Amino acid sequence: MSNSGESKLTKRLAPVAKCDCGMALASELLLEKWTMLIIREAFYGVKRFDDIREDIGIPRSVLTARLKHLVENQILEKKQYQVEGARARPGYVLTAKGRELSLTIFALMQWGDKHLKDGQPAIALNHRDTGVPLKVALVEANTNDVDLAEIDLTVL
Amino acid sequence: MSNSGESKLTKRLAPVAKCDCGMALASELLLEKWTMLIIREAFYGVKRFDDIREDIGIPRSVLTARLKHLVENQILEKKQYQVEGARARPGYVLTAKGRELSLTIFALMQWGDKHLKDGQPAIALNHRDTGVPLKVALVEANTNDVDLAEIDLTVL
DNA sequence: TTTGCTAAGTATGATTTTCGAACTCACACA
DNA sequence: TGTGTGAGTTCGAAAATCATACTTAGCAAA
Repeated sequence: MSNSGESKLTKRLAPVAKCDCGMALASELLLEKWTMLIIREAFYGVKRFDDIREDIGIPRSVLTARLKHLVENQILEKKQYQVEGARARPGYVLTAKGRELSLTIFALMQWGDKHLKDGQPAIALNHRDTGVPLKVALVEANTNDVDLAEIDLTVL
Repeated sequence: MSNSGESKLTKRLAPVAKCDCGMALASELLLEKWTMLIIREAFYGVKRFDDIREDIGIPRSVLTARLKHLVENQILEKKQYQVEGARARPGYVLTAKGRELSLTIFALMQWGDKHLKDGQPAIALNHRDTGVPLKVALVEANTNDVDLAEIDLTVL
């Protein structure tokens, strides 16, 4: 991923500009302020309204609106959950559609860690069984990739 | 990437929540309305103010603000450019830092195409030389990935 | 040297969103 | 009956967005 200035890419692409490659739609749905952070929370397994709110510092009313929007669009699912000995509470968990945003999220983390901090990642992604470190990358389509369920996340 | 409901992941992660993995920073910088679409335009090689504006439909004053912000943060670089027989104009092009957002962008496209449209991608990514189709994926860190300069984008 | 054209911005006032603080409501437990 | 907790709702002030109109700079033909 090192390509200085004018690549063949840049030259050939101008006509592509207006084509809607699904990204404009995704952008409308996902790239409002707070939304990606909410989804990241869901990734981390944070389910509860007040926990999400405290973790990311979003105002209540905005969180309410965002959650509603994400549920309507099947990124999150609202389901009651029960912690031992506490009463049932509404919780928000990722749907399959939502879980597939992991790539986008990890790509964003990877970039942010590299360019917006010291360069050191704050979270390590490893294969759960083998321990091999993982990364998001552009590869040939038939390369076999790691399933979300096989990831081990560690805070550094 | 198929993992239904409660994975080990979800259970182990709760404590990670507040840790700042660079994504919060990235989110602040990149996930304002319009910003990713502007970067996508830059990817496509669209350099000019009015072209960007028309392609994505952003108001002038907002585009001015976003470009300024992106230049200040070294995602874009403002440089004059000259088309044969026309006069020099300011143009906006990606820096190396900006170019590395390609993964995030492609991941977003991939997701959007799959879930927000018919499922058909609107743009194909292929290796420039071999023609092999490409994808964004989570892989072992030592897997060798495809350089941006070796990509061939085709509108379908 | 004036007039006209093109493209990159600025300015501005109306509209929409966000923000934060206070309030409500349902439920459990004592 | 009262107290606490957690998930929202309400609401007015502040900030951001939007559309439209205006300005500015460079060049070229008249």
